[in-house]
Amino acid sequence: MSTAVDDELWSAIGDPTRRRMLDLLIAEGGGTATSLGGQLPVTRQAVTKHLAVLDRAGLVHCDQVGRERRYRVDEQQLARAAAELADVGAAWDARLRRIKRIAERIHRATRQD
Amino acid sequence: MSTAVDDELWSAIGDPTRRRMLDLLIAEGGGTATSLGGQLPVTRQAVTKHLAVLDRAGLVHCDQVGRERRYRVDEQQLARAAAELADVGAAWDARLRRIKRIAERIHRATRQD
DNA sequence: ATTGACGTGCAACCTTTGGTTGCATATTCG
DNA sequence: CGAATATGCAACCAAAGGTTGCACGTCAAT
Repeated sequence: MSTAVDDELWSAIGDPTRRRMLDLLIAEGGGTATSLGGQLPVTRQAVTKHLAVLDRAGLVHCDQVGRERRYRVDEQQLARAAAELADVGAAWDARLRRIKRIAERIHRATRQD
Repeated sequence: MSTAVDDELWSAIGDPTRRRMLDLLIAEGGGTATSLGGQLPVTRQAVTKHLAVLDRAGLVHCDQVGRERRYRVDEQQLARAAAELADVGAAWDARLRRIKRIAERIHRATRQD
């Protein structure tokens, strides 16, 4: 079972600041460390580090435009991440549901009055 | 939109060790710091700290049984977490899909030959 | 072309968090 | 009682998220 989600991806999207960054990059179709820093409660330098993490995880790419380093999300990769995220939720849900069903069956079998 | 997921819950399930602990607790219907430590690549003390985090997030509860502190997952809460997890994935997917659609429409409108 | 403003990168430093070892304490069982 | 077991607590360590300060390219306007 082991969730099939590689931990690098999880640790990338596990951070709340990074999730907000992804949201902003999606909403605005890209951005720079400075532009993101202006919309987040952290400094530009912190944003830079997060962008590096997202880049290593393959969730964003950047290209130099003059003095700017413009980042954009890799839609393919983020879609994959979203799918795996949903999978984990679904897996937990399924296991809980199955346990509940078994518990009910035992309950019915036990009170055989 | 802001994902509706409170960050305490995310940071709780964002950690790979804690996810494995939840899996084990589900699979075995509960466990102790010692029993979990025996099945994980970390020490009992580390497990204890993780259990405290999960407890604060409301994902597990424990009751003292003799010298044991037996933990079990709160199925209601974990189900809620699973649902919200799936929601985030779905939200990203929807936004990406919408962006793609808009991009295609612009593309069609632009090459008006 | 020079100057000033802007976007970045880099280094030092702090705090939190995940993890460890070591030891003390309480409880169960033979 | 005494040994084994389950836990709690404290000190300590490394990595991650965050900050400040500074140096360096690049753009733009006089």
